[in-house]
Amino acid sequence: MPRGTTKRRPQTLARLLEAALEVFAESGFGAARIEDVCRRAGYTRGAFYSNFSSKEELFFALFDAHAARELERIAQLAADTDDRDLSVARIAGLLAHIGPNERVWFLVTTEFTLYAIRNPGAAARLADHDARLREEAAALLAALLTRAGLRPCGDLTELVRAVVALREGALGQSYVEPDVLAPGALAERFLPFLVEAVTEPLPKPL
Amino acid sequence: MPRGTTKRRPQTLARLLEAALEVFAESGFGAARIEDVCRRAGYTRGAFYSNFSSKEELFFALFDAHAARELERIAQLAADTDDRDLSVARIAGLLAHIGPNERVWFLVTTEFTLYAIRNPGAAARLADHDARLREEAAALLAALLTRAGLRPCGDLTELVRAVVALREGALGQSYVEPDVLAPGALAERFLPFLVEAVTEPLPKPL
DNA sequence: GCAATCGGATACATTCACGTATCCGATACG
DNA sequence: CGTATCGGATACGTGAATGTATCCGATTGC
Repeated sequence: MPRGTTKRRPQTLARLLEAALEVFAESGFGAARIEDVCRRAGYTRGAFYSNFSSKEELFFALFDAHAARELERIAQLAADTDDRDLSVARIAGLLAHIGPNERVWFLVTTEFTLYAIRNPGAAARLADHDARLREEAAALLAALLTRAGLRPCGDLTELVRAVVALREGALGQSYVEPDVLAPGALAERFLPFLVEAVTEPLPKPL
Repeated sequence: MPRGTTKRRPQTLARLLEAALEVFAESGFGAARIEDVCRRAGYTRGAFYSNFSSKEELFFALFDAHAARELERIAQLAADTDDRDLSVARIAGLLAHIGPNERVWFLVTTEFTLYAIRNPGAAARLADHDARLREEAAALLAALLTRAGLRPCGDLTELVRAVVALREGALGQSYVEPDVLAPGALAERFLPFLVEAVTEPLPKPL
């Protein structure tokens, strides 16, 4: 039935999302104005309301996009790491690694977390998303560990929780004091102990 | 020179601060409206502008008050813990402990952190405040460790940074999934390894 | 090619929070 | 006691962001 056009739709949507990420990172969700997002994307509010019904929905869309990319990143990480000389330190190093865009995502996801804590509905959605990420990460981690000749004892998703917690907490401190604490430093220093805590040497292969 | 009244001033200020804490926790700094704070405190906006010049200043006042209380809490903790049977596990337990009001403070301080990351001025202030807290905490921790027959090797403030990071990160996860992850659980499980990582048995006393 | 419909722009009315300016009551000081 | 000043309330003007309703152009299917 739709006889009109549908071609430029995806691009408009993509540009709006991209712009929203930047604006949210700069001003925060609460302070961000819809028109700023539109202006940065090169559209007007009309375009926005044609694609989203509210700022909140935009936030969710942005978040889902991030989830997808994050999962992809993890998979990519697993693929790239065919290394033979894997060690706890090396694995911890991988976990501690902070990309250049991390700052923007940190700002947005942290704010979303706060939002979720206050809104049960959003919390459920966030919890689902995080659980998927954790499982994916745990699987990757298990593979890496066994490849390194270590056997995980206990629940790995628990470890992942701790890793994420340490990473995020440390990132906050780093971004507050950029020239005092490098983004990956704390994690790099302390993650090895956490990893070691939940592993034991692999029994010799039969 | 002031011939007028100055008596109820402190109470008004205190009530405004108290109300602001609640409102900020509920709505977030960005979304919080000044009038909400005033209404909750039982005043009008006139009272607010008589005591503060902006919402931001109110935020700082609130934050400083929190800093004072937090330092006091740490000192109190040190005083209360005359325990003889101190162990790494016990010390970690102390560090991992989450009070009942922690949720509110978590929401407010986390949001303030985001705000600070975006505003260099606020970041400097926050950094100072945190540094003081860390030093205080490190001193306390050093005392506890030696009492427990352990010797800290390396920088204790680094450890404190990690402890704080893990605590905060874990708190976020807990508050998103209240009935999946208890507030102190992650920290209680993993903090011992961090503490142990930077200590060594005390050499026998001469 | 024609017409119908979709995407997005424009224009508008509304709401709302902000900051200020002014006013009233109360109190400390002479 | 009276008066000057302070604390806070009330009232107002202003700016700005929101959401909606309408309009124009472009495209696609027939």
